[in-house]
Amino acid sequence: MSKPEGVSISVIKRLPRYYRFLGELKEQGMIRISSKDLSAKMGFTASQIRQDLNCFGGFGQQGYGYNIESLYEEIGRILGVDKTRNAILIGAGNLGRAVALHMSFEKRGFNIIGIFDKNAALSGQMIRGLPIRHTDGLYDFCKENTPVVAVLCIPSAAAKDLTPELVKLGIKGYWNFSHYDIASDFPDVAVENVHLSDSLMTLSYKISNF
Amino acid sequence: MSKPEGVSISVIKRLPRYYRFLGELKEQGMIRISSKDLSAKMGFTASQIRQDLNCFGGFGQQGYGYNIESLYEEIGRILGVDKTRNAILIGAGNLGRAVALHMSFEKRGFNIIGIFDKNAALSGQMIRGLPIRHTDGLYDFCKENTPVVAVLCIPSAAAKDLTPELVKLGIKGYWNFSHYDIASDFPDVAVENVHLSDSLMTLSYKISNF
DNA sequence: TAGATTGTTAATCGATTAACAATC
DNA sequence: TAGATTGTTAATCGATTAACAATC
Repeated sequence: MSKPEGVSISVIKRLPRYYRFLGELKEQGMIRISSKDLSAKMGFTASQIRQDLNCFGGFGQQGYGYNIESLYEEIGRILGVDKTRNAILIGAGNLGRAVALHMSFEKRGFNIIGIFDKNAALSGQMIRGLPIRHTDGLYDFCKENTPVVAVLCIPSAAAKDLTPELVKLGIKGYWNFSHYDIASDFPDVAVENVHLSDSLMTLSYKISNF
Repeated sequence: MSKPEGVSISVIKRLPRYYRFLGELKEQGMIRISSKDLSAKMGFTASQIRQDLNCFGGFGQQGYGYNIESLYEEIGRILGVDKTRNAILIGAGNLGRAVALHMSFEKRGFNIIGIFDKNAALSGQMIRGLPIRHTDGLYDFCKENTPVVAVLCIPSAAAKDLTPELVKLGIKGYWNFSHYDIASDFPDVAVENVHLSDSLMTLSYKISNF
């Protein structure tokens, strides 16, 4: 029930939100919910909720609604957050540090096993219980530990330089905070971009025009 | 030419990308570009580029294309990054610090004038040349300095508690890193959400299914 | 059984792409 | 002028919403 060939990116982007709301409802001890009630809480239409969920399977029951706990589990499985994938983080500047310290990687299916920075002065410093390693050691580290995900908290130019090597080393997923467009050079890896400055400019627009 | 009643959010979200690419082309010393050539570089269709730009005005010239410098300026104006809006940052944890230090607020129309945290132990510590202030001083600070934007690097619960006061104090724009849904409680302010954990889960999905 | 609510098909709406006349 | 390329209208495509029969 989670082999979804043609699920659109619009649907996928809503899944984390479902997961989050269902998690909260579960915490609150609720057992079941209808698409109608969920729509009121989440701000999607009931129709959209049913459509979205039915991309992956019939998780509900007529006349009853959805069981919160099992739907939560299902969506977690669809998202893959029940897996554990080894990941490395590259760039231990302000952003890299914050991402390393702030994100609950484990809750989302990731396990940070190495942190790298090209600034040798940082080498050995500890973040999150892990030593910062120099990027020179990346090759050996990957050969030994076979991480499959990289979190890129480095500038575009560095990302562009490094990515071909990372791809060669078998890194299949990229959480990319740079503006380097990985996907267009390497169409076969999974990329999720976080463009904070784009988001800030979008806010600027909204303030100007709303 | 930048009074756009019905420009869709899809178009708006692409503007920062145009701005970024045009900035690079300008740096490279290029003078003009056609929608066709720009489409090759950016990965949008030429048609979409022309449609998007024409939401705001006719910036091109038949038979010639677009002047890069002036289009860059125009889009900057549309985005409002030529303005300077006073902003406060709330939450000086890992994320707040990184955002304060990492983002070029000035280049995007913002000026950070105050940093706040409810943890009194941090008070007085300097970030970016600004002292961390205790949130108790928020009211007086806002009355005196009238910031119009808040960057929220605090947990949902804190955001939910604080936002009504911020709205009352005249804050009109919110760069929201929390999961608290400001827009549904306060439909009249501008909100741009950054949901990093949603993004990470989307990556998880992509890795599982691409 | 009757009421509720799903899963799913059909209708609508919006966004993207294609086409082309206008014009530099 | 001829060639290039826009601005804009029309066609297509995809996503959202509405409707309803199936069924718990």
